[in-house]
Amino acid sequence: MSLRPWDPYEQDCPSRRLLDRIGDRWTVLIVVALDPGPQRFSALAARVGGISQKMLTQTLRSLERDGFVTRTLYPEIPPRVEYELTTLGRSLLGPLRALEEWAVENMSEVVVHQGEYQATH
Amino acid sequence: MSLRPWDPYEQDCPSRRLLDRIGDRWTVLIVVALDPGPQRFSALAARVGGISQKMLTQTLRSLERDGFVTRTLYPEIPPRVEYELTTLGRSLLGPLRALEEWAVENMSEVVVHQGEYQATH
DNA sequence: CAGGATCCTGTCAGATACTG
DNA sequence: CAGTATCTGACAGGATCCTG
Repeated sequence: MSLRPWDPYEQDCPSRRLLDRIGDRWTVLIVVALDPGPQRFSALAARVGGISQKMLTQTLRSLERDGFVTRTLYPEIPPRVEYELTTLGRSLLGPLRALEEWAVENMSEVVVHQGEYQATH
Repeated sequence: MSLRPWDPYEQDCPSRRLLDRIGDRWTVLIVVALDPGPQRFSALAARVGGISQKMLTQTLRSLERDGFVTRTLYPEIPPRVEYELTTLGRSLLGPLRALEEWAVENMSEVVVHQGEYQATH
């Protein structure tokens, strides 16, 4: 029973791999934070509020490894490091913005449902 | 420094709340699995390969709580339960399909980058 | 400044057994 | 069939201290 060449029901399909890759708390937020342009480590930490230094480093490393982000070290004193989206990384912004728009338009309704559910359970 | 009414840099914005809600391993996969129409518990378990019964139950409960899914119990013997996307749930399919298309088109490139990174580090 | 290393903790998530 | 309950290991992720 094969439906499409890459059906999300298959465990090893692109959709699953993407979810495994960006389906964590921080990756998406960092990609969006890099939208306006290159950012320094400390600037990113400030934009993505609530992230620990460790998680920021870790997530940036895997984003770099997967080709979403480039890391540029300027050997000055004190050292400066800038992170920037690659073409691949920027291409992901489109779908992410669609999700963002959905959130802005619909998340209030989710809260309403949560309240109703609370009332009846 | 307020940029837009709901900036993802803010910790309490719709985007963050959505990510907190669907940013786990299973939620998105279950929503997509419900795309074709109402599904029974066991059918869902089969489609979403690799999910444990516990996680399926848990994720369905929160999807129901948030108004993405309805749960209908048919008091037969043996009992039958069907899960179906609500209008809200179906509205999420659009943005998700955009992500799916991105994955199909670009995930192979991610794998290439992973290989290159491995080679240089 | 941008992290590396270490320790510590909660939560996620699987396995198993039981029930209406 | 479609769950619930309980136990358990694994790991995500925070706090803290240290360095080129």
